[in-house]
Amino acid sequence: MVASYFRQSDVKIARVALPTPLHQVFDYYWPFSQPIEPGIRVTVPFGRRSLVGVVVDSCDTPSVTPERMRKVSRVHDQQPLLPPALVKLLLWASSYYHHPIGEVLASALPVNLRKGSDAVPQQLTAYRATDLADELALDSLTRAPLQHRILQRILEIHRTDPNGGMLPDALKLMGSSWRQAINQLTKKGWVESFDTELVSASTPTDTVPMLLPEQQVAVDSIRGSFGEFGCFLLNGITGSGKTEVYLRLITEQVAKGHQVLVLVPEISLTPQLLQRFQRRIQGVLVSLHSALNDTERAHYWLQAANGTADVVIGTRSAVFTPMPRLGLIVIDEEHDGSLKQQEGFRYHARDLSLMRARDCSCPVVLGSATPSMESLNNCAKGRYDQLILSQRAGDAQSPEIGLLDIRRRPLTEGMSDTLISAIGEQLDSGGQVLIFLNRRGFAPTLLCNDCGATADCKRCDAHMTVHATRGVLRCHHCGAERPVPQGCESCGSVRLDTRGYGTERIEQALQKRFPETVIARIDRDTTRRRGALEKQLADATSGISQLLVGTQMLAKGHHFPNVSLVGILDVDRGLYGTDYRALEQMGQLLVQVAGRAGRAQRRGKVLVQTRSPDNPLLQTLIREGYGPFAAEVLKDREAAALPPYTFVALIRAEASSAAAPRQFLQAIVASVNDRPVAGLSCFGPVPAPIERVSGRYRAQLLVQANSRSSLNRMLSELTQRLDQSKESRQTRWSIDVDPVDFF
DNA sequence: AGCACGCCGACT
DNA sequence: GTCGGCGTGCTC
Repeated sequence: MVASYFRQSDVKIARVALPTPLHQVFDYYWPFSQPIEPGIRVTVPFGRRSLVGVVVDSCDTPSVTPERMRKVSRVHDQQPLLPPALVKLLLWASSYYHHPIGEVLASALPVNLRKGSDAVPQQLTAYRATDLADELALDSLTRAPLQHRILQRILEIHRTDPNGGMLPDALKLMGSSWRQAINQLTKKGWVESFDTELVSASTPTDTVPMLLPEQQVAVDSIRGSFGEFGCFLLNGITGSGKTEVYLRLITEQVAKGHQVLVLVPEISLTPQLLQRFQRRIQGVLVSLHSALNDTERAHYWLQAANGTADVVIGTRSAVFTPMPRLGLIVIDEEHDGSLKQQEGFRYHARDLSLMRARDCSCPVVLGSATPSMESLNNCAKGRYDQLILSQRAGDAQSPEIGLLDIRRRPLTEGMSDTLISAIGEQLDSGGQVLIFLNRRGFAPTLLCNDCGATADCKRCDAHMTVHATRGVLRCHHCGAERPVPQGCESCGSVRLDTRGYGTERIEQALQKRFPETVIARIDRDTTRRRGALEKQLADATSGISQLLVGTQMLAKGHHFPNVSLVGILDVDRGLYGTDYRALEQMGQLLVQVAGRAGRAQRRGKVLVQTRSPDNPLLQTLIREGYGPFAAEVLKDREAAALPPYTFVALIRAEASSAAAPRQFLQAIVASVNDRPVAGLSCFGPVPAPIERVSGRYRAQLLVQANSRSSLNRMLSELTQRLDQSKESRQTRWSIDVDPVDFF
């Protein structure tokens, strides 16, 4: 055939994204008969090494001279591992967040697959009940609580599905020494292991509760959008039954053969939540959480990708899981900051899920009791539909919130007498008390009474936090540790004092005041060990711990049915925060913490200690609730030309000298000023709130624009220029589009 | 980011 | 005399 002689497509060129920090793709000859398809993984020679990358495109004319081109050395997939729509989404994300394309593609794949392993689910070892296991066996385990919990769960599974078993990742969530417990149970002959490739489908056992009228309206509205794109903000107060709305919608879509993606904050992805889903959903449910190892992660990811899994419930990164029959996306706690990745590829899972839903024509449900300003604004602009759940399910009443003015009041270990006596009253009457303080450790500072010197971190511009139980000073920024010194490190005086309060100190003070009470402290320090958080939460739920002292962790999604009093110790820091998001976060936190109170029969009480009881925003929040508070915050944002009314990006720079990052950012400002863009301005550079961390100096520059497109254009030009220039050698830089944190 | 090349100080 | 410090350049 003559035609084929002319056909350019005889020379096949694949455009490959490679895991390097370069904002570009690389072209390679394709010496195979298999067609070039986006989403296929390949191994290619790159410089002196060989890398696994992902094909994003094919082309006829290479972007470099043909002599420089090399050949793809190996193809890993017959079929695209990432479906075309997902590749498209990732390319878009790379250009939106201005993050190198190869790293974006890599972050969408589980580690094993990123390294080139076969895209076939591996067999996993699971555990199931034997015929010998029964209620009697269970009763004999009173002295081995973990074994008891595990056997109970395994029996429960056995009842619904005789072939079903428990996989290591589910066991891991039950307690850190699960392997020991399983070995014991195996030895006793009650449990046996088997290899499996399939996760068994769960069968619903829970009865389906009646919906409240508002829930019914929500379900009906969202159902009306099945099969087309739509975004719904499910704005429901704590206890109003948002999860029930999700469950109805999920059940319905799964029954119709669709897959559903559910994103939740890391902290709320607990065995309790998974079990609640399992007890209601008829189908295969997999979860992608941080306790998975690489094999397990790849396994579940592939089961979602090949359509075996009907429901994927995961954290942020699960937004990239391929799901061929995706019919609904649910984002729970959509205001939660953990949906935004805080390093490297700084994407927002909520925003990406919207793009995804648009691509595959399915609705997105954003649920929260305290919606983000962005989402509320999108509702006001008519881009999202707002569905309000204002009634609490059951007889629970909303708590009574009181402000405790602590100006000129004697405080005992940071707590007012009123608060302490309220705690005492509640404990006496059998109630459970929750004390919230957003600072872990014993005290944030160690101060010398003679020379005034503080114990500071050697590598960071920060005080060391005193951790009394372990007898160490710890830097919360770089993790450095040293023993608490006997004398002052600068003058030798032994008159050292701790300043300020952390959860450890509050716990100790309360234990001293209420010696009979069982206190649990829940913060990153006490829950670091795998399974520790689960145990603490179990003790709190069952009522073993009567008094809970903790940080943010306490505020997020766990219910403690017995809590009748919540004390919040340090609300003021949010009122005078350094960045514009601090206020929004304070409001969300306060409402979330308050939501922990009074979920059962008795009306709960919330006491908030403050030195600014007259602050109008705090007043609005307390008296009128989150909605009016958010309206005020939005008004302020609009007046100050801040997001969501403008669009911002933060450019961070970091180097081993203090001057380099500032000069680097100053040069960017100068280049912007050279060719001014209407409606685009730079604020800074300024040193980061903590300038030196781990011995490196950091500075940042805020770029603000009144249109998304002008911001995006400016950042595109910038990345292109910086990629080539060598000033980016010594200074490490990164771009954070729509930042949520400013340090 | 890797990885190599390249040119100057303290070691067997 | 070499081992190795990290500056600079390149990756289809």
